Amino acid sequence: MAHWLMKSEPHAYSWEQLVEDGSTHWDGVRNYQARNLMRDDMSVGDLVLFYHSNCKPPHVAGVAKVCKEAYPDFTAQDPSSKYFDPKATPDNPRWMMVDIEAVSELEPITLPELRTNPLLEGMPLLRRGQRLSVQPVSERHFKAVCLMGGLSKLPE
DNA sequence: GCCAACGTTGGC
DNA sequence: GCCAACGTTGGC
Repeated sequence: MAHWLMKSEPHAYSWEQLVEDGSTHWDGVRNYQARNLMRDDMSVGDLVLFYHSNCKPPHVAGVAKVCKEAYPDFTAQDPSSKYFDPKATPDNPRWMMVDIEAVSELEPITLPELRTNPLLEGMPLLRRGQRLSVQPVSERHFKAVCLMGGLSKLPE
């Protein structure tokens, strides 16, 4: 099983919203590297750190789980969507999404706090200029973040 | 609001 | 295929 981190701006879609919804389509990813990770490497049951970006301070807000493997992101073919991509067609949907569900709330762990934990050295999120909205996380790093957020053991 | 660090586009 | 121009992300 793999582990991941997925970013969302809380005003666009927040952890609280995911808890309320139970699960959601992770639509709007328009970066090939992130798409390929979702399409090729994500499996149902993988755990996800839900990260709030572009807010003060940025933080990890909870743990989610992949509950549906990658399938075409239909918003790319919807002209009324802000994620519309004229190059996406039924034959070549171009963009993919997964579904995730809320698993466990965490005490928010801020980016500065993450940076102070020596166990997280080398975590991609902490690299300068890291913009990828879907990132792999090692199991070791994943566990360390969960501990910081008050989880004594990893969710099933 | 600034700007570094990208990724994408398109002329050539 | 190169690369300059441009757009976006996201921390600060």
